[in-house]
Amino acid sequence: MGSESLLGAFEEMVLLAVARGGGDAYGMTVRREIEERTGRDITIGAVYATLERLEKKGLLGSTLGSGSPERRGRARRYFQLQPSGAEALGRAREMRAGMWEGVAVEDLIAEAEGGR
Amino acid sequence: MGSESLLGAFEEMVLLAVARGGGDAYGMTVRREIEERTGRDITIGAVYATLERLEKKGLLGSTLGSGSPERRGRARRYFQLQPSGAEALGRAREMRAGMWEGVAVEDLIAEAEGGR
DNA sequence: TAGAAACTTCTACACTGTAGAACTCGGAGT
DNA sequence: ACTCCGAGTTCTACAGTGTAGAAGTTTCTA
Repeated sequence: MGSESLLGAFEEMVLLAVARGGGDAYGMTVRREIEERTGRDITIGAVYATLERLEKKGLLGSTLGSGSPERRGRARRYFQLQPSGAEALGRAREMRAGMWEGVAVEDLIAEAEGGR
Repeated sequence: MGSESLLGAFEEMVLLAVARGGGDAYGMTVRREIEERTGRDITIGAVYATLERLEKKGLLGSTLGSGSPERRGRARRYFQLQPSGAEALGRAREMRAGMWEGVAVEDLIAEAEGGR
């Protein structure tokens, strides 16, 4: 009856980090991106678990890195935003915009502190 | 070791709906507010569960409606935004702003549809 | 005293968020 | 060849959030 299931807060961040990568995003860069832009530090496990869930829902796709990489270590898994993922981001943003419309944080703090 | 635990997507909406009420928000109005502003329809159980969790975390406070209400039915429970709730909202908004910075949804859709 | 109205509470389960340990793969050193 | 190291990914497990619907409380009205 309702609309599509909503995006979680962290899911949205991961999706955005992948979108920014333009097709070259993989686990480690997603983590770095989020840490730099939000100031929080997150664990790599949280990132991969979320990437996998988003892929299962069809919002992201992934491809394994080249067969003969020039770097050492395990092959990277690159993630790409799918059209449905881009739409989900747009919907999430719109809903939030509606909720925040006309609200100013400073006023909220003043209201919460004063007896109201 | 990271910062404070982040607000969930729905928690943020509930907090905002309460903030809008300016001290006169209760379960039913919170639900109505969210439904009108986002277009989704949500169940009342989801609202109360979230209100309670937010109160337990100290982001909201509540008081029971007057002892002799002029209306029939059970007494309302009014919720008020606490200072820590207002701050949590501010932080959530800032983090998201950082993630969205410079991103346009139309571009994301184009990117996701095109071969990139 | 029964029913309806206006709310809140309870129960139960699926999904999201988080942490950290374990594992894989390839190059470098010896 | 054998072992170590670095760069990544995968696994396991659990707490927290999201969702639904049924049940309960309180007061007014007939």
